Amino acid sequence: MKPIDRKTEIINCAAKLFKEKGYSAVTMRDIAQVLDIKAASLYNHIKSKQEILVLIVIEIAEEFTNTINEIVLSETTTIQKLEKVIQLHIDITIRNPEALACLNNDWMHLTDKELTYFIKMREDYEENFRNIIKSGIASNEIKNINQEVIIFSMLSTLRTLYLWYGKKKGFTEVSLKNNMKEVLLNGIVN
Amino acid sequence: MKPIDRKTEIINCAAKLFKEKGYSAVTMRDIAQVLDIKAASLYNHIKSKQEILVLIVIEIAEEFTNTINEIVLSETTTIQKLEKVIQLHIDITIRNPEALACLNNDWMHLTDKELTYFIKMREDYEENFRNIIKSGIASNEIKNINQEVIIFSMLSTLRTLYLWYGKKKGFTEVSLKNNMKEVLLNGIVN
DNA sequence: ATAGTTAACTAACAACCGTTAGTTTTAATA
DNA sequence: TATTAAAACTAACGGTTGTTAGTTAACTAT
Repeated sequence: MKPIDRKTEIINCAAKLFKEKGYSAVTMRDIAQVLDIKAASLYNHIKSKQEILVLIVIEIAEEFTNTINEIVLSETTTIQKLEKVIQLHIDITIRNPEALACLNNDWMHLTDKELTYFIKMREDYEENFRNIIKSGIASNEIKNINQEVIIFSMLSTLRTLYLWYGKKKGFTEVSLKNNMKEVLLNGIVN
Repeated sequence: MKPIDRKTEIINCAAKLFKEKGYSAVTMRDIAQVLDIKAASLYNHIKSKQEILVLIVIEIAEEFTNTINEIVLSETTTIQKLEKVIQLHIDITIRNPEALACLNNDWMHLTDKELTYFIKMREDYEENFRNIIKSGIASNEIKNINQEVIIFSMLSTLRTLYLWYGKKKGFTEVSLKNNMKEVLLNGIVN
């Protein structure tokens, strides 16, 4: 039905293990064991342990980068842009929580140009987010609170959603989005 | 002036490295090198690499546990309790961001009874937090939004403050607390 | 001065790491 | 059925890991 090839299987399996124990604590033998093969056999499909990490992290990072670029360019209100950002994070979290854990915890184990590339993307992402907040404050849609506190507060919630999604049940995607929007934008106090 | 002993020095140094690269990626030789001694010399002061992790993580975890227990028992409004929780996280973050990074990222490398103990503390902490929110909803101080979303949202922000504190400047502790309270409790929308 | 403690050192260990080379099995195609 | 390509295997490598044993140098107290 869904004939995912072995390479994808390896990457998914690795991502799951990376989420549980972190990149450095996971050995090639660990990954192989889950797939019920020997470690050396992995190298028929992938080039190195590093490559696995790169494939997991960079793809997701690029998706964030591309989508927020679109959001910034879209001609909507600040609030609608923020809602789209919230949706973006929730969508990716639901689709691939393991890769997201990787991106959050193991990006520092990237090397060379991939590390540089990742850091650049992350900085750009935050800069885009910052600009949304800035123009929201300028247009009086957003409270005139310190920008960094707002950015940090929203992003840490959105970035660590993967830790929490899946542990709690009885949630439709829609109600999760609505609840998150309410909490992040309007707070919790009556 | 402050004659911290060698053991403390080792722990602080290790915590800093753990924050940067994660527990598994840091070797005893890495730690030794920073202190300008040989790896074997570390064992005159500590029992094992594991022990270092335990000493870093458990102490902070106990401080969180003890303080939130006090907060729950205090006879104040829900809002005041939540403000105290925010203060607790900010205080510890400012005092020891490295240990906090460790607690967030490396707790899963604890073993045996310390792992069990830690998980128990974390669950208790969240349960205490949950009860504060519950009674706040019951007393109409807090909006009747899904509890888990509220808990997750606040805790992820507070728990990852260490990632952000220190990178941004021009902040007094007081203004940080005020900004965080405003954002987390009342939201960002005008 | 002497004895005792502390904290550094050198040397080494057994286990494990990512990875390579060469070989055999499996499964698809002709 | 024979051929071929994919994907598994065994064996091993050089390096690194946490840690131990035994030794030496430097303070501290008697």
